[in-house]
Amino acid sequence: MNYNFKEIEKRWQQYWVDHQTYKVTEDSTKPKYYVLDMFPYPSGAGLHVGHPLGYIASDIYSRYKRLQGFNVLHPMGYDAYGLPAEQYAIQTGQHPAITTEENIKRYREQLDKIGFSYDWSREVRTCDPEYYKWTQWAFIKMFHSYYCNQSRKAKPINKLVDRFAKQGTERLDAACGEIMEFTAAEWNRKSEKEQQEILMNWRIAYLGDTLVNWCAELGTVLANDEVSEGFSIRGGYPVVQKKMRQWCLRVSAYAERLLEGLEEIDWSDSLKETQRNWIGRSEGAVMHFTASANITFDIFTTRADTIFGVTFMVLAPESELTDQLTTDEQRAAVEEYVDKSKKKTERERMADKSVTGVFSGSYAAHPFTGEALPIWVSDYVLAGYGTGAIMAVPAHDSRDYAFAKHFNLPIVPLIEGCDVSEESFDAKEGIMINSDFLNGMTVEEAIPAAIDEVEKRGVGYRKVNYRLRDAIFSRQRYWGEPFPIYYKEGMPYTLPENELPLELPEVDKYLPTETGEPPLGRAKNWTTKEGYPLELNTMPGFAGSSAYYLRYMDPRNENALVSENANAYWRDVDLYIGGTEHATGHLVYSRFWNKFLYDLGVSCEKEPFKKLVNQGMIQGRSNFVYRVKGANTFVSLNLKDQYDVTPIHVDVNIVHHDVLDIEAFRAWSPEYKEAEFILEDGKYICGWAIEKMSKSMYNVVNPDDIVEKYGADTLRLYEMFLGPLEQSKPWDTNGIDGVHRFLRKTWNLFYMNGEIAVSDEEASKEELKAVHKLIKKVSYDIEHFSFNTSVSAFMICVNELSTLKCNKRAVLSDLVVCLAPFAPHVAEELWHALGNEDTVCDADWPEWDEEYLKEDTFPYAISFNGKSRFVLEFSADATREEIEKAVLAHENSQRWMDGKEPKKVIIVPKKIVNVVI
RNA sequence: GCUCGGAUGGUGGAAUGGUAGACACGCAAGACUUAAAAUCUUGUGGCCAUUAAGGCUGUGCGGGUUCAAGUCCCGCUCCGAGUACCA
Repeated sequence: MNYNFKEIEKRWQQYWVDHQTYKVTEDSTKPKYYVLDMFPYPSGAGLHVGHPLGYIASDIYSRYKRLQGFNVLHPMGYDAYGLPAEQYAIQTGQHPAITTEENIKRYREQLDKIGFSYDWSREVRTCDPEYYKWTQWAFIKMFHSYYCNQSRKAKPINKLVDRFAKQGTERLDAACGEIMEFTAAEWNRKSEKEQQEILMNWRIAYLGDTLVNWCAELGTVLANDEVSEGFSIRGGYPVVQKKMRQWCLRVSAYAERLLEGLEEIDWSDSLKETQRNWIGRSEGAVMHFTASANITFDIFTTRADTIFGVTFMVLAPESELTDQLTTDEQRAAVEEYVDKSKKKTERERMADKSVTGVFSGSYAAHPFTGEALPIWVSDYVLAGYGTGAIMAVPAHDSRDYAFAKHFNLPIVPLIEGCDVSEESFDAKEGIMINSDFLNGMTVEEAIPAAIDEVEKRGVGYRKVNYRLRDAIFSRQRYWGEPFPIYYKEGMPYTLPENELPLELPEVDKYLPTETGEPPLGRAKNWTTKEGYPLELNTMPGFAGSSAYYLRYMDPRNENALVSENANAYWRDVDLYIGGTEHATGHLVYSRFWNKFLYDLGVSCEKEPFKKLVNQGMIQGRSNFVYRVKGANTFVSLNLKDQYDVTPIHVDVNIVHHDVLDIEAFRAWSPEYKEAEFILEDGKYICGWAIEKMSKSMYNVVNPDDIVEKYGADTLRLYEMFLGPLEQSKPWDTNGIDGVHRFLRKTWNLFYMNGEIAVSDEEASKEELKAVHKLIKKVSYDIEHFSFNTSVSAFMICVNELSTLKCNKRAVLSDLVVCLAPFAPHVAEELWHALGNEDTVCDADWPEWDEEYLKEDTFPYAISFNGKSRFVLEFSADATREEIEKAVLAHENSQRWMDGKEPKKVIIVPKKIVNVVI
């Protein structure tokens, strides 16, 4: 029997389905292990060879853990709501549910061919009403919660209402939008509508007037992580700032806990750092300034020590203060400036580094000296960070410096010996001068001293500020979760929980209405039973992916997101594998969502993902042919310099080892039917380049084609063999033969002339050594996600066993079990060929015995002053003295020492002898 | 600008401070074959020597620590990723 991978893989995949091999249930007799992949968005293009990389790694790990006796939860599902399906629907009129369903089917077929050990009975889809019921449920909970800073957790909003009725806002410490103060009497006098409006300031899910990233081409707002450099990540359309009333999640309330949580999880340093930067904690002070018209405003600074160097103030153009503080004489100029900066897109603002600004006409009093400081307006100050206003210290901030130089404002240096004639001195070091009571202190001492004084004089307070903003949660789109919200007298109310899910209605078109309302405005009878209008926005992409890992624990539960039992058993994700692109989006929202559910007692762990591994991107490797200009002639790579040529992308599937299949090329496009070729050595050699894998570059490799040609086991091994998991690397099919050859060699250890030929004789020492070396190496490598080197270890082992002509059952049995996580189909087949009745999944991961790994003799590298010169063999039990004596007596040593006495001889247990001369 | 990675043969990549280049691709030579494919064997960093034995050199660049550095420290160059008027 030959290695017939097609037949084997088909048969075993069917067997696993028939026997529900990978179905898991809670089992208190076994330790749990939860391995999760970031579930895919099922796009129309299907999977390319880069997508399964992380899935293969997590599958290997899951299978390994199962063999070690863990009860492994390894589920898969689909992040099914998304823009591409909706845009396709707009173009074609096809319902996004239909295209999504088709794409999911295609994904599933592709995934099934690779032989993953998913428990498909737990599949979830974010667009399934039974699933998004719980997304809506969580939203309702957030609507009815506020965040208490004192107990550092979310609490029911009713408690806040009770408190307002009894004591107003007195001594309240809760996360809120703007600082509000009122008494119980004032609260009780307010109308229902007014009270509801006020509560928005504290709800965790709230309606807020915020500056949003508006993308006109997509017709919707976007979250910060959906925008990069002023363009939308999906589609690459320009994004502008706009003020709109939108649903928001008070993620900022959890900033400190999100930061602290990073300490206890096993993620890469770079990913943690990215999250820390995104949260952006900075310690400083808020200071009150009083402007000429008796208006007080606040600024935030991290450099309270530089208070005596303030020579002017700056407001953000979008800030409400700008309007209030502009004098009549300056109004025209300020309005013109504000208008101009509003029209700029985010992108233009960033590209334009020139200094602009306008004087507001007002002055603010210096809180210590009373000096009048001119108030300017400039777009280098952002409305969305801090208070939207700053105190400018040109001597010690480069942006303030540039502004001061441009508008000729005074610059007062505050640090001894610093030179501010050419540039500002931004470093936080040196001795303070020109600073009244701070003089003589170091900057380090002066910062807290200044804040203490500010607090003592009552002109401000200590404050920790975060860059992390609340998440904008409304999208003006069709294909997303509807909000479980209706409106009464213009105020939002939640639907009762027993009316969930609120299903997405049908619409005639997937476009905004004529009056500019979101697509749900087209839905008929989009009201409650009582006739109240329902919310027209839908939720963003990250809504459905924020708690899916919890749902997998108990996916068919109709009464809860997850039952207490299931959650108490599975707890959290032990290993999460996915791409870095979610570092500031999904992985922040998901952690926030989990912390909120933790406060509610729904999730029993503070952090959802204990360990996280980022797999690298697989890039495409494009091939080129070189067309002679003005002719239908193509010249081979190394001859192209002799001609005037244009490089043209050629489909990588008709190129093998950079040699073009000329007949396939002629058939590829009618244009090339009559093409002529200038060959070298009778071959046409193509050029190549590493580019993103995409259709337009003709470099997409479909895993189906690889499975067809080499089998799933080869694909799995080869994807791992390509290089370290976390590293980005180009796909290059060229090396795949070696891996395929390895599987055939493995097969040939079991079969002789088509017959199974396994011996029950006792294995020799060398045979045992070869396989125990493998067990040790592979165990270590899997634990460390070093799958590429474990594939090498298999090759070495099989080569050794072939050389030894080993066919001993004990040895082959261990080999098969080790191979099972990597190449499950062939492992199952061989496991049965060895006469086992159960599946290889039921086997135990073998343990290695150091006894077999011991060597009788060791080669010692003999070095002179660190340079290796020759190698000597010593027996394992040779003593230091024996080795030293033998080395020094050796004729080669005499040569290298050249008559000199050795100063010392260093013998390292790692088989190095270094003679210092 | 800041933060974090990375740089090793023709290629992908191995190396708890201890014989650099494992393993694989490719290439070359040979065996089998009428022939090709497949398979197997051998060789393969560079330079010098080759009748040998061997020698020199070598992990982006320049220094340092060490008996010993691809690995640790200091200073550069280049490449990649993330982030950015964050006060």
